[in-house]
Amino acid sequence: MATPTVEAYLEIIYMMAVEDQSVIGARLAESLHVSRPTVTTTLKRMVRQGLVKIDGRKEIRLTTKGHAIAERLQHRHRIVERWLTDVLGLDWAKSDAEAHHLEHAMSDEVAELLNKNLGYPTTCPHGNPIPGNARGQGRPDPKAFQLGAAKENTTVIVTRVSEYAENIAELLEYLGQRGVTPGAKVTVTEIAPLQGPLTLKVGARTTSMSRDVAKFVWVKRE
Amino acid sequence: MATPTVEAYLEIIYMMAVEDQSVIGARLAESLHVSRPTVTTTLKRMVRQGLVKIDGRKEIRLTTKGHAIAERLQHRHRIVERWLTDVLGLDWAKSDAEAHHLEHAMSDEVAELLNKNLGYPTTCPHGNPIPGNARGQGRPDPKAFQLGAAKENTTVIVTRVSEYAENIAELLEYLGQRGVTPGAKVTVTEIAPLQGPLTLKVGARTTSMSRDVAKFVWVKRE
DNA sequence: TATCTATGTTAGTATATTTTAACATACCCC
DNA sequence: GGGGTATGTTAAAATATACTAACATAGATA
Repeated sequence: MATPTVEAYLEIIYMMAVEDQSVIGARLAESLHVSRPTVTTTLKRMVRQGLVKIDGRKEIRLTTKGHAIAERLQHRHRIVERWLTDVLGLDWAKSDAEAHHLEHAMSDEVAELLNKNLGYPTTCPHGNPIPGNARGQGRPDPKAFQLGAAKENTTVIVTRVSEYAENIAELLEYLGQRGVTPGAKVTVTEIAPLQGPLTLKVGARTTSMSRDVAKFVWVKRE
Repeated sequence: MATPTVEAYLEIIYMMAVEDQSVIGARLAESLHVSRPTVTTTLKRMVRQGLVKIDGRKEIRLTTKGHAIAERLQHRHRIVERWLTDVLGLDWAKSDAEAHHLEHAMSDEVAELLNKNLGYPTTCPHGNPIPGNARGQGRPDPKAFQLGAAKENTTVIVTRVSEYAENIAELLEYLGQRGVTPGAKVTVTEIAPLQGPLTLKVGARTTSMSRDVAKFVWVKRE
C-alpha cells in the first residue's frame, strides 16, 4: 500500500520523534533531500491516507497506522544492518544506506526468517534497539545522554549512535574510523568553551570532535 | 538510472530470449500483468534510453546496454534465491517472487559480498545458471531438452525449471510438491496423445503433468 | 472474400513524485 | 516597528507509470 517514498517519510518521522527532534516539514525536506513543496504535497497525501496528522503548529505526528508501518520498517532496517555487518562484513557506515533500500523490498516472512537466523539481535550495529526484539519496544536507554553533555574528565561508554542525521554516511564513517562505536570507552579530557570541540581519548588515541557531532553519540556512565 | 519498472522489463525480455520465446509486447503485457498500452509507452521510453531495439516485425531485442543491466539483475536474482532457500530456508516457490523485489534494491558491493559468502554458487535453486559464476555465461546446458519432448519409458534427470512463466509461483509450488526439482530422477511412463498429459514416476510416486507445464521443466538423459 | 483474432497504437485520464518561482506568515532582533 | 530568516503553500510544469476506450492492421480462417 505505502510506496517506498511514503515509507521513507514515515521512517524519518518516526526517527525524529524518537530523537525528540521537532518534526516539521522543513526538517523532512532536509533529511530526505527534497524541496519543501514536495514535502507539502506528499504530506497532504499521507494525511489523506491516514498515516500522519499535522497540528496547528505544523508539528507532524504519526497515526497508529503510520506508527505501525514505521516500526516495522525500523525492525527490518536494523535486522538487515546486523546481517550486512555481521555476516557479510559490510562497513558499518555503508550498512545504513544499504538497509534503507533493502527494507522496502523485503516481505514479513523473509524479515522474520532473517531475524531468527541472526538469533533475534536486540540492537543494530549502531547500538539502536530493534523494535520487537529489544525490551522497551525500541525505546533507547533512558539513562543514556549525549556525549556533548558529558562533563570534563569523565569516562563514558558509547551505547548508540543516532541514525537520524543529514549526512549520516559521513558521520558514521568518521565515528567508525575513530573507534567511537557501541561499547567503546571514551574519556572526555577537555571541553572547549563557546560550543567548541571536545577532546576525547578513545583507547590509546586522542581525537577531537565538534559539539554538533557529539550530539549524535549517546553514552552512559561507566 | 533504470527504474525498478524498467529493470523488470529488461529482465523479462532477457529471460524470454534465453528461453527462445518470441519477445513481443503482448507477451510482456501478460508476464508483467500490465495492459498493452502501458507496454507501448514504457518500451518507447526504453528505446529512447537505448536499452532495447524493436525491429520491423515488432520483435524486441536488448541493446548491449540493456543486456548488461539484465544480466546483472539475473546474477543478483539467482544469488538472492540461493540465500533465501539455502540459508533462510524459504520455500523455493516463494523465493523467486521475493528475489524479484530484493534484486532491485541491492548494491553491487552487497551482491558480491553475498556471492562470496555463499561460495559462488553456479545455479539458482531452480537449476538456472548464475551469470558470472557458471561457465557458459549463464547459458543453460545445450544438451538439455524439455520434459514435454521426452519419449515414453525413458528416465531423465531434471536440470532446471524455467523461471519465465505467467503463473510462476503456482508452477513452482506445484512442481516442488511433486519433487520435480533439479537433480530429481523422473521416469516418463506414459504420454497421452492429442497433447494430453504425461504420466510420471518421481521417486516412489506416480503423478501426471500437463504438456504445458512439462515445457518448463528441462531435463537430460540419465 | 468477409470475418475473426491477435497485436499495436492513440487519445484521454489519473496518480505519485519531483522541480522552480513566487508569495504568505510568523517570529526574532535591533 | 521594520527588516530578516525560517517555514509553509500555491502555481505551473515535467516525468514515470498506469488505466480504459477506441481504432488500426495483419494474418488466419470460414
